[in-house]
Amino acid sequence: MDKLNTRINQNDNYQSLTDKLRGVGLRATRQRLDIGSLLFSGKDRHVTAESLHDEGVASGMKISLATIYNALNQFTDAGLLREVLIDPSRTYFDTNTSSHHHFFNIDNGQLTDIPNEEINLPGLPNLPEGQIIDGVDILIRIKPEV
Amino acid sequence: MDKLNTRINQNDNYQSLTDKLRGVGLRATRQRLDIGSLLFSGKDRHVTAESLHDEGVASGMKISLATIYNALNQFTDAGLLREVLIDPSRTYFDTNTSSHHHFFNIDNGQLTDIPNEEINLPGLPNLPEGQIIDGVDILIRIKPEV
DNA sequence: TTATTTGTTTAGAATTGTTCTAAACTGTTG
DNA sequence: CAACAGTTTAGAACAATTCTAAACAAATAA
Repeated sequence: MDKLNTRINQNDNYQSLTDKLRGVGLRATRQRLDIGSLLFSGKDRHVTAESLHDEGVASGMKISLATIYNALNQFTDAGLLREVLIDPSRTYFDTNTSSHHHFFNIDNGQLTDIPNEEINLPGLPNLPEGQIIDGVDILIRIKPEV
Repeated sequence: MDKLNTRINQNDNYQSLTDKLRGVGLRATRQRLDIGSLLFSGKDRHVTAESLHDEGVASGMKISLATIYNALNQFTDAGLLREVLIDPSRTYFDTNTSSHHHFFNIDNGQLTDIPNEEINLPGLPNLPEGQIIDGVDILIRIKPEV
């Protein structure tokens, strides 16, 4: 009980997470499993490195901010997360990597998904010569009425 | 010819720029006029604080980076510019404040406008209760074919 | 015009988000 | 279990941006 109990009470084992990490060529370290357990447990999430670090620390995980940054970037490179552009001063990550878009509430900073079937771009514009689409991001900024 | 010649050879006077600045409640200082002359001389532009500073210095303007930041933010607040979200590590400003969207070439970082008539969102998604739209940003990331 | 007030510019310091470094550590493989 | 390669970490370094407060310039009053 010296080191083991730094791990939060996590009854379910991390087996599926372990598989997920291995599947993208990452070692299943304690830290990555802890981070993964916060990110990939059901509901989709939008996080920043800081918010995730705060959350991990609050729930008893022993993990450095640098590791959070590393993991978020590695997960993103591996396709487990994607970046969302909303605020030039901070990087947001989204656990929903499928094609979808966002509402950004400029009043409180809250970011929510737009269900994919609720939005569509019918007919994309002509692309510059020799270029192809890498991806499309639609951000709808919203605010409280009046 | 002590101080006057720090101003670049700018034959046309800055009258319309002066009006533009006064119109939004900003004093028409030499620095703001110089910056404005780079930004608002015809074609639409996408700049960062650094790129604009480099450009100004290269064309002989005496202006600090802090002033560029101040001016870009003031111009944006005044509606003369708008921010474009493309890169979480840098803020881009666009002189085209009308409703339009962008191509971002992920290969070389180049940002170009999508003519407004070439793109449209037919039927916006249902907004969260009590919220209204502040704006819509569409960014199409492109890259060289193969 | 000059004097006064108020807004602006600036260098440099400070702040913030993020990445880097290099040493300690841990997962994996043989 | 040994050995290696990958990972974590504290703290330093970095880059973009904002802040500070003193010098300065535009607007206004006199």
